[in-house]
Amino acid sequence: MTPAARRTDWELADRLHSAAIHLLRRARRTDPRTGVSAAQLSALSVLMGGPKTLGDLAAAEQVRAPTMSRLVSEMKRAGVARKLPDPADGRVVRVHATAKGRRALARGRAMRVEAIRHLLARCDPEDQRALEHAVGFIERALGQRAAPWRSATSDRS
Amino acid sequence: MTPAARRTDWELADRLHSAAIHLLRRARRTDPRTGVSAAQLSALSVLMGGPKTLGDLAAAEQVRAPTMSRLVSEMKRAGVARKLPDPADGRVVRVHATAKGRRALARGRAMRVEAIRHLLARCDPEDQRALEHAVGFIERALGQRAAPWRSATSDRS
DNA sequence: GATATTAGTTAGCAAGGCTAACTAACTCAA
DNA sequence: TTGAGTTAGTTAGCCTTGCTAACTAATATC
Repeated sequence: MTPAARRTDWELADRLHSAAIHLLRRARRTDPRTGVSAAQLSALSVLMGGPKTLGDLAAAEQVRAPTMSRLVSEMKRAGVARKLPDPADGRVVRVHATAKGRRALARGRAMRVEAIRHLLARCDPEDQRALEHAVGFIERALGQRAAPWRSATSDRS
Repeated sequence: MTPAARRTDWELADRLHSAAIHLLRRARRTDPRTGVSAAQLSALSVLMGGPKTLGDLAAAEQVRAPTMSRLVSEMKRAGVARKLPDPADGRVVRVHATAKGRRALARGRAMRVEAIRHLLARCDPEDQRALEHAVGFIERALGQRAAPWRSATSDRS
C-alpha cells in the first residue's frame, strides 16, 4: 500500500469513527423517555431472541456474572423480566422478557431509529444507495447479520 | 412517501443504528490500554481545541458541573490536565491538557482508528467510494465537519 | 461417594452520573 | 457605594453499574 492510500484509509476510518459516535449520541437522546435504564434496555434487546440464561446474557452484554445477576434482579423488580428455573439443571436461571419489557424496548428502539430516519430524510437515491452499500459492508466486516440492538449504558462514544 | 419507501427508510436507519453500535463496540476494545479512563479521554478530546472553562467542558461533554469538576480534579491528579485561574474573572477555572494528556489521547484515538482501519482493510474501491459518500452524508446530516473525537464513558451503544 | 466444576448470588469497592446546598466573585441598580 | 441578585465552581451525599473475592447449590466426573 502506498503511503497516500494508507493515509486515505486512516482518514476514512477516522471519519467513520467520528460519524458513528455522533450518530449514536444523537440517537440516544430519546432513551430516558422509555422509563427503563439503558443497561436494562440493552439486556432486553438480547432477550428478544428468546429466553437466555444469566450467563448467556452476561456474555452477550460483555459484563461479568455478578453485574448481570444484579441487573436482572432489578429488571424483575421493574416488571420487565422474569426469572424461571431451568427444568433440566437446577443451577441455571432462565431470563424472559415480559410484555412490559418488550413494549419498553420497542418504544426505545423506535425512538432511536426514528431519530436516525429523521436524519436520513434528506437523502436522495444516490445517498441511499451509498448508505446501503456502506452499511452492508460494515455488517460483513463485523461479521454480523441480524445485529441485535443495544442501548447505551453510560458510554459517551 | 409510499409505505414501502418508508419501510425501506426505517430498515436502513435500523441497520445504520446497529452498525454504528457494533462498530464502536469494536473500536472501543483498545481504550483501557491508554491508562486513562474513557471519561477522561473524552474530556481531553474537547481540550484539544484549546483550553476550556469547566462550564464549557461540562456542556461539551453533556454532564453537570459537579461531575466535570470532579473529573477535572482527577485529571489533574493523574497529570493529564491543569487548572489555571482566569485573569479576568476570579470565578472561572481554565482547564488545559498537559503533554501527557495529549499523548494519552493520541494513543487512544490511534488505537481506535487503527481498529476501524483494520475492519476496512478488505474494502475494494467501490466499497470505499460508498463509505466515503455515506460518511460525508452523515456528517452533513449531523451538521458537523471536523468532528471532535469522544471516548466511550460507560455507554454500551 | 468424594472431588471438581459450573451457575449464580452476596458483599464490598470504584467510577461516574445526579441534585442540593454552599462559597466566592462578579454585576447592576438604587 | 453598597446590597441584592447572578454566575462559576465546589462539596456532600445519593444512585447505578462496572468490578473482584468469596460463597452456596447443583451437576459432573472419577
